[in-house]
Amino acid sequence: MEKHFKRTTITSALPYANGPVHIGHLAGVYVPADIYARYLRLKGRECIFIGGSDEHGVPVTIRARKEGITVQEVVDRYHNLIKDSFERFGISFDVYSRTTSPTHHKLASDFFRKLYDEGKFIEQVSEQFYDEQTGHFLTDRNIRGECPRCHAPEAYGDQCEVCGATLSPEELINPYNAETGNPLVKKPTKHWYLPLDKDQQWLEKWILEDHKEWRSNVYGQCKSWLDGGLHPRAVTRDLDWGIPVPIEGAEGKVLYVWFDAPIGYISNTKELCDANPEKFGPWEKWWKDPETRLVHFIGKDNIVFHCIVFPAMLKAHGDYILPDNVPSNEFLNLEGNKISTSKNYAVWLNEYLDELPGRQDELRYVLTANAPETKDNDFTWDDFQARCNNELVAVYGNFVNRALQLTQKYYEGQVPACGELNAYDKETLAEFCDVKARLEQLLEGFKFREAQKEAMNLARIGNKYIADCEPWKVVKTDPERVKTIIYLSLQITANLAIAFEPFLPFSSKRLREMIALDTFSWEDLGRTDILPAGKQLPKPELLFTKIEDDVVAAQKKKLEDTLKANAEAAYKAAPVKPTVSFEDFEKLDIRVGLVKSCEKVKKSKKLLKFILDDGSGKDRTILSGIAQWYEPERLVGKRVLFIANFAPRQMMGEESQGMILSAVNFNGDLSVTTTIDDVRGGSQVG
RNA sequence: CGCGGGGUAGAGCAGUUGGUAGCUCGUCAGGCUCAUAACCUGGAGGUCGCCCGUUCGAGUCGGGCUCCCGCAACCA
Repeated sequence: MEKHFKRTTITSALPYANGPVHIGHLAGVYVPADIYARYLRLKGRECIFIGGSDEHGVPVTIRARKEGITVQEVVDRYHNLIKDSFERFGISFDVYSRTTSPTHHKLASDFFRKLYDEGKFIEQVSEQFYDEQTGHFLTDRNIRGECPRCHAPEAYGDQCEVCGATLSPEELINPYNAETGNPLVKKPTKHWYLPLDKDQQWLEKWILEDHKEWRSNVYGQCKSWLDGGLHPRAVTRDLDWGIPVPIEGAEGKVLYVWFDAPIGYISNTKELCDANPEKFGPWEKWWKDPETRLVHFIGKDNIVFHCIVFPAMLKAHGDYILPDNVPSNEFLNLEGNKISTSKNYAVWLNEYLDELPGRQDELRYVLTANAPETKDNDFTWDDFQARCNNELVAVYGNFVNRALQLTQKYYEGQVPACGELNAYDKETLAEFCDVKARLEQLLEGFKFREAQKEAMNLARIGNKYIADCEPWKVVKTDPERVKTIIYLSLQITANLAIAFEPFLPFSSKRLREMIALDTFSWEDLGRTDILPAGKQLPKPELLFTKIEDDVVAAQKKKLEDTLKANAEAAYKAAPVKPTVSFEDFEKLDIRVGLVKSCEKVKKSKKLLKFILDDGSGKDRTILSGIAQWYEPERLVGKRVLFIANFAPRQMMGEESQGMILSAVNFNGDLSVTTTIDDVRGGSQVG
């Protein structure tokens, strides 16, 4: 379905203002979006590139309470930090605003109000858990209580992490506020829902039939949601941080973040256009003109919001265009582990910029070369070093240096005149002439990894050309011929500067300075007369320098250290529970059991099946969710502590007759408790 | 059996409509010496996660199994 668009609106997922940006965000969203934006601008196409911080929602309020500062201070700090890092990294947003801006509050409010007035929402009152002391309703994840299945004391409102059961808050025994520990009561509250079920039909046609070209991860995720049938989704929340619901009687309620955040793209566009009307025109043309192409760059966790919920909102509003494509990347891992903001395990952009100054393009290159376009990929510092040194330095930088050094050596830095082309020259030119077409095809198809490789291929062609032509030999016998060789090598160099501009803007700029190329455009790509004969070039310098071992070693060590330090810091002994009487304690019959056998339970990730000698003469079977931490063989012959009079229960089709005691370490690891001395099975503990 | 994506040389990835399995890095050998010990050429290295089926022919199509990641649960 080839459509012709006049202009393009590019959005990139709004980073959440509760922490700095890390390489996962960059690889997933901002680097590809920036490449695309730079490419379109270089082509002279009309486009805007929208970014901004998402500053509403629950996590920022939690962070503020933890640090003892105001929510505003939290979002200010991270908004400024993120904005500054993006600028230094060369992410070329046309606007980077925030969802706490007055423009956004008004626009999001009006958006909601219009849908409300036109009866696009469903109103529904439901019973929610409420903390009377803090005056807050709680989300599922912030409610804890006793698990109805395994009776672990700290199950979450959505899941018990001990037995793995999927729960709803209603099932928990004695629910309490995870943060404050206060008991909870049920209280009715009214909310507004977007009836997505009514959008089912057109969404199915729009995505499944009209957008088969979307990436398979995006298309598949959407199909799965559509196949499962869409349900109404709440668009409001009981919170005091956010955009107030603009309806009378809705005090204390705000717009749900996923409702307000995508509208932020529109608000930020409006801010941009209002500030530069002569350059960008009215904001509406970027969002309401069917000749505008809307493209959302996001990570895979955001697919459903951008492909189903937000389009449904836009459609309900009526005036807006829908996204034409939603290129979504998978996730980037770091040294084999998941990147995690909460666990502080990441390479933070602001720290990278400080610690490896002037190395923006190196990171951009590696993140694109290893971009998780089709599946999760791994970032390692060794790979970073290898790619920088073996590809950027050895292939690209070295070719440029060869061409420029030879020009200095033979012609005092003047571009020589081109003589007659021989067959080999023509063959080489033929190879690099269609680089432009291939690059365009790949970039338009959002295949940035492949596209960058294609640009790098230009440098490979150049290296091969110089090596095959051997100008350092030919100069002794046929100096005229050498002029042509160097001339063509310089033209390839100029082409490199253009081809790499979207990917590596910093080094492209330096390279253009080295070859005194003031004006250029994408259309020059493939030309062999970009640098005119006789042009004087300045003294060359190195385009890239090597990444030394100690730099990489320091980064690796830092990661390991922060990982350890944060795990230790996160540890805090839980407060002691209320006093119990001796009689209460006596009710528990804790005993020693000798492990006769232990094996994994089939089809289960977490469960181990123990057969214990409990001194009764009969075997006792106990299932325990510790498979993650123990090889079953290691436990055979050990003495473990278990609760003997625990009510038996069924798990994975087996009956478990008791509970094996283990200690939970600060990092969540389990350690089965055992006795030091050889005590007989069945001995009582007390 | 909740849903989606993925499993292809030592590492990272491509493989378009089924027809001799490719690329980058690493590795080994050779060449070159203008260049940041860089560059060029060639070689070795794969039962395409496992099993069954369709077909003259399967990495590719269908079925079953298995492992990793994500979503549902506000980290891209």
